[in-house]
Amino acid sequence: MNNKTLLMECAKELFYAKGYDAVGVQEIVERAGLTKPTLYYYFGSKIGLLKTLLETRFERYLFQVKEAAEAESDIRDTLYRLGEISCAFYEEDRQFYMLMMALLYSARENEAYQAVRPYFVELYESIVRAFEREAGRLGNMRGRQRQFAIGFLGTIHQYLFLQWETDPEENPGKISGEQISSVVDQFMYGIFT
Amino acid sequence: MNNKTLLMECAKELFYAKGYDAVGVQEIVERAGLTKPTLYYYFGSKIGLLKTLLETRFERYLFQVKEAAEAESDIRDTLYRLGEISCAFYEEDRQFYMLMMALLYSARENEAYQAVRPYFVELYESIVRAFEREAGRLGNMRGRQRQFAIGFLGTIHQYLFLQWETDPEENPGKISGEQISSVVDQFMYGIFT
DNA sequence: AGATTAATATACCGTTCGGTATACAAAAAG
DNA sequence: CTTTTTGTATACCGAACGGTATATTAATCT
Repeated sequence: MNNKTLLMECAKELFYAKGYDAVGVQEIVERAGLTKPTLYYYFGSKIGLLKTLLETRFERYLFQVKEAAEAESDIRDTLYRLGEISCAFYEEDRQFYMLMMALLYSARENEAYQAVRPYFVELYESIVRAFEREAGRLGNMRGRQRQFAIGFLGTIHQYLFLQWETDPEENPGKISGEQISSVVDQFMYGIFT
Repeated sequence: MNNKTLLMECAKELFYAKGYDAVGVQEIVERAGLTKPTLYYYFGSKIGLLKTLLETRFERYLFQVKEAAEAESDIRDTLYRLGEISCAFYEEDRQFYMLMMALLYSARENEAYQAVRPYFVELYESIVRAFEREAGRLGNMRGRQRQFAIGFLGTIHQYLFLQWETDPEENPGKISGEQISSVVDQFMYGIFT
């Protein structure tokens, strides 16, 4: 692993464990066995490091989500696919997933929140569009597509958070397709009745 | 408002807006028009201020939750009552509610997280007990009471978060009993099928 | 009235913060 | 074989951090 990647990895671990604001630049470079100018050489600033981390880790997930959300398939299939992608993203690096969520729920004025926000806005908007297409076919959503998008994302996250709490550090059990189906069904029951 | 209360109010606003770590003691006392030794006189430390804030604001909510969770009524009624109490708590001070949630989702090693944790553990455990009593009557929960408790709390929060996003700053619409019912029903459908 | 306590301020402590000027080594390019 | 570029380190910056020693004012008690 090169030093740039190493710095991002160390930063991720510390940001996850202690929170973005509570971690000093000094602490990151010490964990990596490097010095501050090296970090500033690659990232320019502490927030630049976080932004690069988001870019390299979140963008692929976002791409997959957009692909699934824009597919012209049945809403249930679309939601199932979105659940699948999100679980895979969680399983790939649970620390990173939990870091994203912590940042998402942090204060609006915080610069770390402002760094993650655009990604979640994009995520959310592509899911809104999926519901809008569905409304075009069924026409009974009463303009609640935005609420459904937040609700769906929230349901998935709630499920993964529960996984996380249940299964804290040791070897995580793979989430089955059956489990994803049941989460999607539960959500759809709440929406379409 | 006395200076002690004033300091807590200013701290709450700042913690909500910028996050616990990002707010300096200096900033809090400046907003209150006071000086640092006054804050240290009342609270001993920055974390002491947060703890006092939690004590004075969270404890009443927690008491109501315990009362409702321990009532010997039907599980649906219990959950409805819990939903009602939580919505009231949210409506009483939405900033404080969102601050609690941000702290709950923040990093485990963070001292602010460790300050809120005991309250949420208690909250969660009293709800677990409610499900356990229900299992004693129905006997079909397969030891998933803890999951149901997190799931229920998560569902309520998801709903309130959605309210918050929909209705950001202006005069908030009161949440109706009908809305609470539908959230509880949605949750119960997911559980008891 | 005098003594005591509660509440607040001035001015400072050492530490850590994010960030940088400068130098130097290694590697790539000419 | 120079020259340039890339990567890394030493040593430092001013500002802000959480916290405190001490003094002073205002209220309470005896």
